[in-house]
Amino acid sequence: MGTTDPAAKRRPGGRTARVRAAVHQAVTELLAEHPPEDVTIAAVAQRSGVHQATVYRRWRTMPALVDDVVAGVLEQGSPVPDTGSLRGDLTAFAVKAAHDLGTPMGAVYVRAVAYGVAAPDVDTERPEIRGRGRDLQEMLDRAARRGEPAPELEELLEVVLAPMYYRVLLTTEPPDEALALRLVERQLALCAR
Amino acid sequence: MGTTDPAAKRRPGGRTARVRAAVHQAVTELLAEHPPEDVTIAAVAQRSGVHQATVYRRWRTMPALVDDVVAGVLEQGSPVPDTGSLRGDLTAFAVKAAHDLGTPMGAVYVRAVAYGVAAPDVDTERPEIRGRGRDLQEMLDRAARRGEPAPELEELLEVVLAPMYYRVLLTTEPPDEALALRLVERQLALCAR
DNA sequence: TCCCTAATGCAAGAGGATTCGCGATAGCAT
DNA sequence: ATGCTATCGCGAATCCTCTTGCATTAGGGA
Repeated sequence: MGTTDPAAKRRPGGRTARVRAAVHQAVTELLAEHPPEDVTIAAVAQRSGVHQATVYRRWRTMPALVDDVVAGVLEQGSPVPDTGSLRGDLTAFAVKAAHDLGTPMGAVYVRAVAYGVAAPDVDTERPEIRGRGRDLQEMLDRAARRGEPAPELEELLEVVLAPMYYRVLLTTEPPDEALALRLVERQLALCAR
Repeated sequence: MGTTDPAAKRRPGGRTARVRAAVHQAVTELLAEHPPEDVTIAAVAQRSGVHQATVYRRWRTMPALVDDVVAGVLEQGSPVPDTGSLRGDLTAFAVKAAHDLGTPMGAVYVRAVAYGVAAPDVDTERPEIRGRGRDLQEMLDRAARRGEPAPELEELLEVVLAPMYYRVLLTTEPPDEALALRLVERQLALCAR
């Protein structure tokens, strides 16, 4: 047999991939143009040219679809910076994150994910996000190998990332570079103690 | 004329108040028993004994209804802790906040607020956050008057509150007392530098 | 107490959302 | 090249959410 897994008779290539790409692009465009509650499966189907039934069959619900789109975006992954110092890495990472989240599109994604967390049929594991977590852990490990005092991953998420999400989700003020720099300094102060 | 406002020919008393109370109680009970997505207007109507059409007419949508319920809860107000020390105040506040946000009702409310930032349907005033901000500022002022090193309000929001919201909105793990205590210690370490 | 009308109950129904069956298309292994 | 079958397109059927018109009930001021 050619395949190592006889149970997996899937066809991820060719047309299936094109359908997925078309649907993803439609979701992205629609989310940029309309409030999330207006982005319905019917609208996605019409915009993408893919039949409604197909969308329902493959993704089941809108939150699950958005989750898949986010996963697709994260698959391409922005490489975690490697500047040679923890301060440099953190700064690059935080500034980019603030910029991405400050984008209307980024806000929509975060809101969509937050909405999806409440939905029962979404895969809450999200290996892509965990993968991102692994990348960050990698960054911290590099710092530790250099002998720099480095925080735990959980602390980094709480100190640097959480306030950005807080701004996006609960205020009208988007995160900016000034916030990113302030959060990084706070984090460095914490692990330098 | 007896009424000071001739345009307001409302009837907030008697039956209307009973209906509102019944619906509010039904929402609270259902949110405690079922995941939020199962708490539909139809279920609320059935549980409360109030007709569906009435619920639709008065509240229009489920988020708006939840918003009204929480507004009712917050009208009763929660007292500001005053233990005599910043650590005591922060601990009391953070533990209570973690507990409240860990509640299904609290989580749903936070989601409703996050949703309401972009939704035209819900009242975007959010007096509860402003109220809470005033309470916290009061707490910090007391600490400053005692001569204790106290953080800025913004820092407190970012360091203590943001990670709790992060957990509620973006993870499946609710905030708990352990998290609250850890965040308070972190905040105290930061303003003791 | 009496009257006006806001608020509710009731039921029919419009408009979407979701599913299902079946034939057609196109990966992909041989 | 060829056959198997996963996947898709299509349209109809079904289910459900939400709205609307009308009759009835009950606040609350005179």
